[in-house]
Amino acid sequence: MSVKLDTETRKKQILEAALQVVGEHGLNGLNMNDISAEVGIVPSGIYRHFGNKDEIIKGLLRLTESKLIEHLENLEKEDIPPVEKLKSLLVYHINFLRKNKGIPQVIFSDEVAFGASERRSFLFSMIKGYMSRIKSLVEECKQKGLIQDKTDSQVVAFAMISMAQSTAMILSLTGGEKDLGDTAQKAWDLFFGSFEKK
Amino acid sequence: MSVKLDTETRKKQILEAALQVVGEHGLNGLNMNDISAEVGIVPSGIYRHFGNKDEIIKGLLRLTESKLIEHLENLEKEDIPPVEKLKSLLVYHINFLRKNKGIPQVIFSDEVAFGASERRSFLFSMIKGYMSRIKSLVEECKQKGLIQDKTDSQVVAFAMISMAQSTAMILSLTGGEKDLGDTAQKAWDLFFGSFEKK
DNA sequence: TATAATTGTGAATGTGAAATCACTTTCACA
DNA sequence: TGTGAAAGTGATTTCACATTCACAATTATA
Repeated sequence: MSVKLDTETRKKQILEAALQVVGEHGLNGLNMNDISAEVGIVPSGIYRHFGNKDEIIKGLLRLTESKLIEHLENLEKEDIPPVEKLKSLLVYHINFLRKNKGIPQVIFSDEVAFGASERRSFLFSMIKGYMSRIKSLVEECKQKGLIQDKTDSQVVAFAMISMAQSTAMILSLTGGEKDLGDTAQKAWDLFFGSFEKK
Repeated sequence: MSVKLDTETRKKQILEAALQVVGEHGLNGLNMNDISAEVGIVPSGIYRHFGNKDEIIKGLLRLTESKLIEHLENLEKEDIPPVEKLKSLLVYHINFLRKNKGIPQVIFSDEVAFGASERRSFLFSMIKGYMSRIKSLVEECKQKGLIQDKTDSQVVAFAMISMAQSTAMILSLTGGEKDLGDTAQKAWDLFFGSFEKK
């Protein structure tokens, strides 16, 4: 029998394991067997820590949210001018998704999109929150006179997320073979140039 | 007992029904029961026309491809200058996805992304084909001197598809409530302005 | 209008994965 | 070191599906 760990530790392990499985097989391919194997316990053991699979998915959403927030806070902390942050935001974001393949899978799963409405709205508010952080960054650049005044921060945030997302999609679609990171970067540079003050 | 129709007709009906179900519940939520109910036959009746569910999914991919091609050919046929086509491409594309909710679901399902490699490569070549048609349109604009010479058609095609895709995603995520079509359009206009000749 | 082929039907079976449960083992703490 | 609570286990059950099959109804055709 494997060692016994307290439920808080196990919960974290289970969620991390689940996120990894999702990164490899999609949210669809998530099953108790794989999770438990990854953790090193037996499938039924999961039920000591989560009532059912749904709770695991809920937990995945929360985990995803905290990872996204942490990710942006790291960037915010960095000691470089805000324009530079904005310029590098796309690569930064794409790299994050490359390392956390499970995250786009969770966010854009039909499991969530067509599931319980509370989950959908949680996810939606999560995306909104993420976007609003990016918008703040854009506003900061605007206030400091680094980009044009008329720049619409919502539009900028939308474009950035779209491009990052597509890149991640294509990447997972081709099993890591086709990386459109460069193309995305060129598109972002072009886009950025249209509202940057020179 | 319902009327009997030849297998060719039924196959088409079944695939159209399946695409609709997918639009409502995701590829994950696709099941023989819903399909058959939509067609007006009994679940087992489907097996007169398709060997198994997998064949239906294959059929959905082919159906998706033909709809995408038809969609672009309609635009190509229109008698307006190519820049106008390119300018309106995003709305055009988003409207198409709005009317065919099943299509993004099929394309970005983990069922396909993590499924048999032949399906993945089919899907990938489908996306490449779609992109190359858009690239041709960009090249046409370039040759006619309507946009800047240095414009990278791959980059333009990528940006367009990304934005359209995100819009469709958010739309399905919020059950049709949140429509970022306007934001996407603004982003596209901004982007377009950066390589248009004026 | 008989006949064969095709399509439709409902009941039955198969299957994979989630969930339950009685039992065992481990751990913290007295 | 003994005890109870918490965590782990494997067998079992449940369930929602896909799939099969024998039979019935319909259609094409000769």
